[in-house]
Amino acid sequence: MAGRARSQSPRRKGPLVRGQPVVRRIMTAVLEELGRVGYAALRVEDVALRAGVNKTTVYRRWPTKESLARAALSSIAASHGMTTLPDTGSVRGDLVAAARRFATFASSPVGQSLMRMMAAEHPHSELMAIARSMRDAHEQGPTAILARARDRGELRAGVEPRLVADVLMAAWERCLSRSGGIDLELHARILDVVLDGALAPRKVRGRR
Amino acid sequence: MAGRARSQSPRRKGPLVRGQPVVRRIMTAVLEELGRVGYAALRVEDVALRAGVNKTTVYRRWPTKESLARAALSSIAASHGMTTLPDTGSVRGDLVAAARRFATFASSPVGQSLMRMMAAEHPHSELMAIARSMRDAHEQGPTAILARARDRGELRAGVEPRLVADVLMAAWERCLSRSGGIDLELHARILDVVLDGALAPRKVRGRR
DNA sequence: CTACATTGCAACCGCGAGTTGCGATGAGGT
DNA sequence: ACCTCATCGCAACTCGCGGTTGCAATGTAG
Repeated sequence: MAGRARSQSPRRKGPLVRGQPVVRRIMTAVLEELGRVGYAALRVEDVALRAGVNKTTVYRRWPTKESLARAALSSIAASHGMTTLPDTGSVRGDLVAAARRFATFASSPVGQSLMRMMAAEHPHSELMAIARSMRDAHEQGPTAILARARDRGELRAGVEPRLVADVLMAAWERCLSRSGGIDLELHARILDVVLDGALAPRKVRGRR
Repeated sequence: MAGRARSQSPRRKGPLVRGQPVVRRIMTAVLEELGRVGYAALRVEDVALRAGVNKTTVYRRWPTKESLARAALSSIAASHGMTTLPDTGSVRGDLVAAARRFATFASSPVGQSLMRMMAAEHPHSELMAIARSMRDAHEQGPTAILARARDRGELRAGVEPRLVADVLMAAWERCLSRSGGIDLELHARILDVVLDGALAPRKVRGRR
């Protein structure tokens, strides 16, 4: 009950975007907006505006705002497929490289918005599932590096690669969410602590 | 233009709550709702309903939903003042105690909702400021424990208490946000890694 | 040139945040 | 007991945004 006599507006914007290009432009726009204002303040109309597309067109492909955000995140997940493992010769060097790789991603607008969503919704939200899977994907790198080191006998007995990778990633994530920026020197110091431990080398230390 | 002839409804709820009790009931209601549905899905009307108070009354004291949530979080921050430091005799024992204390708080509804907000909004949001301050407050415990250990010479040279505490808290936070529950045994293993390090004791590294 | 799929457009619904005007209530002072 | 004033309940309202709808306009395949 809305259609009225069109006053024949011959069109403002360029020659009308269609098909696959529309998808690309919308996905890009979503990621940009997501990095700019976060998920909660994400407005579909702004996304459409930035993509040079009408709001209706967005809703025709993604029925809800959540599905829209999910699609955008998935699209970036695909393009960020884990490349080959760094191999600098030492465990420390490999992990420093992994840290650099992670920091690069996490400081990008996309990474920012992703991290922001991590604890935003309910822990069992659908939105969380993909975010979590991406985090796990990024954790594969450090885990693999440490597993390789364990196989070479370079790890302390009983130490699980997965656990150590978890601790490292957690610390990196936190220093990112705290300052927003990336401090590779700080990452290195965290790495030193986790690898070498905090306790002074002593005689009969109670533990171990 | 809204007042109409009151059909003299003699009142439904109890004898009308007033003054300071209203504040308490609203704060409690906010925390409960916050733990139930999170900040994004928080509805002021539901808060009012749960507090047995009218929506208008809520808005009269806190002009926006954000200020309401902030007030509730602040109120809980005050009541969770850091008590005395644990003193079990060993650094490890103290930190285990600190972990238990933190886990207790973080697994409560209030703690849950707080952690959920940590990355929800913009890193420079006002809502973040208080959440961050609470996190820092909880970090004071481990930091103090480690500082005490450093003064006794139990820490490796060059290791900063603050940094180690940061790593520990980050790891704890993460394993909480991952599973939702608390696994003290897992906390202990994380503690072992951070204190003793991951690398195997080798020649050059005068370990143990 | 015709048929079909896609997009633009404008109006519309629903819901929750935030506002307003007034009546109703209760506590303290006389 | 009575008056006063601050506080609260209530209902109706505005506004912004998520999501929907019906049709005109446009581009493309055949």
